[in-house]
Amino acid sequence: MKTRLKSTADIGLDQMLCFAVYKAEQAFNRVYRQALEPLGLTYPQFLTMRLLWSAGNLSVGEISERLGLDSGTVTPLLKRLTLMGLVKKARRTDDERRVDIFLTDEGRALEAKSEAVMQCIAQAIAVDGQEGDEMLMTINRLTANLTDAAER
Amino acid sequence: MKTRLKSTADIGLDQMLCFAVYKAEQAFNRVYRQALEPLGLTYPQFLTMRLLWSAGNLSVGEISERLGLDSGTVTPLLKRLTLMGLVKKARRTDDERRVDIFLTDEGRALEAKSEAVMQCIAQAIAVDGQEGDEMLMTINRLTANLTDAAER
DNA sequence: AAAAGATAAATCGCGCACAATACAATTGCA
DNA sequence: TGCAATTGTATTGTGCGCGATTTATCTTTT
Repeated sequence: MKTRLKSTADIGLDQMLCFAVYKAEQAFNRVYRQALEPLGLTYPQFLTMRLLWSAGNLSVGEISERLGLDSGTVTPLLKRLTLMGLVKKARRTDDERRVDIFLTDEGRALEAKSEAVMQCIAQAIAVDGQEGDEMLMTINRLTANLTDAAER
Repeated sequence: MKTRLKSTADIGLDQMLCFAVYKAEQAFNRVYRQALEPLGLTYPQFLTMRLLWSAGNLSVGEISERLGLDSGTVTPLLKRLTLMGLVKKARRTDDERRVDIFLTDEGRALEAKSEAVMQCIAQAIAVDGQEGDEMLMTINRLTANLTDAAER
């Protein structure tokens, strides 16, 4: 039988890079869901908290930008963190459009528990540092390409 | 100054593999959003249609399983595809618990437009086949590790 | 100094994702 | 045969994510 050129129509989901990333993201979500259960945080909430722990107070816009999220996503997320008593909002006095997000004592205290989470994740990833760094670069390059393409 | 051991607390978001995957998934979503606009499909809807195009009729459960999604996600998604007239549901006669999903003529016809989408995505990914395959394997291994860890 | 434009955050509507639950059909087993 | 456990799908509630719009504040222009 004649071998015909493979058209993109023949590519199954499992050969698609996008689907691999889709599943990887699902997998991270599931692992984090378990690991974060004792902290009472979701995965995006945890990312936000890590940002605040390492960078200190940030405005809503800075948080949006660093997480790559829209204000329509971040605003309600921060509202929930506020309700949990982990952060506080305060309008900036020199520019009243901006709203700064501060960690409360309780929010700062939660960082102690995050070490265990990170260990748990590192173990779940189960690749050594060297290889992990390579993965990181590879995936970042992919992201950069896609972002580039989306912007034209 | 003394160099101290790097604790996981010091790792910024940008050094975290999970965040890289998070952003890659965001990026794919944005590229697909643009590419799929002419088809009137979302990214998960497109994945579902590709599944049906290549595998033929499947039950709700089979679709859930292959996409790695819950019935609480898939059921409303299929309801929307049904409303668009792309698929039809039919209870299986030999086991009335099952619901088979069929492509309509319109649904089958839509495949013609999918080729352009795939080309567009391939171009956005911007890595050659060889390297893409390596990425695929790398990411799949990561996913396997995570899934493994989540299951114990 | 007033009008026009730009920017920051919040709000709304829609769709995805999952846990928990409900319910009906089927299977297994005593 | 009869009834309990299992299986397949749907429903509900909560949270994430984005586009579009709104409101308030700040900046620029004139």
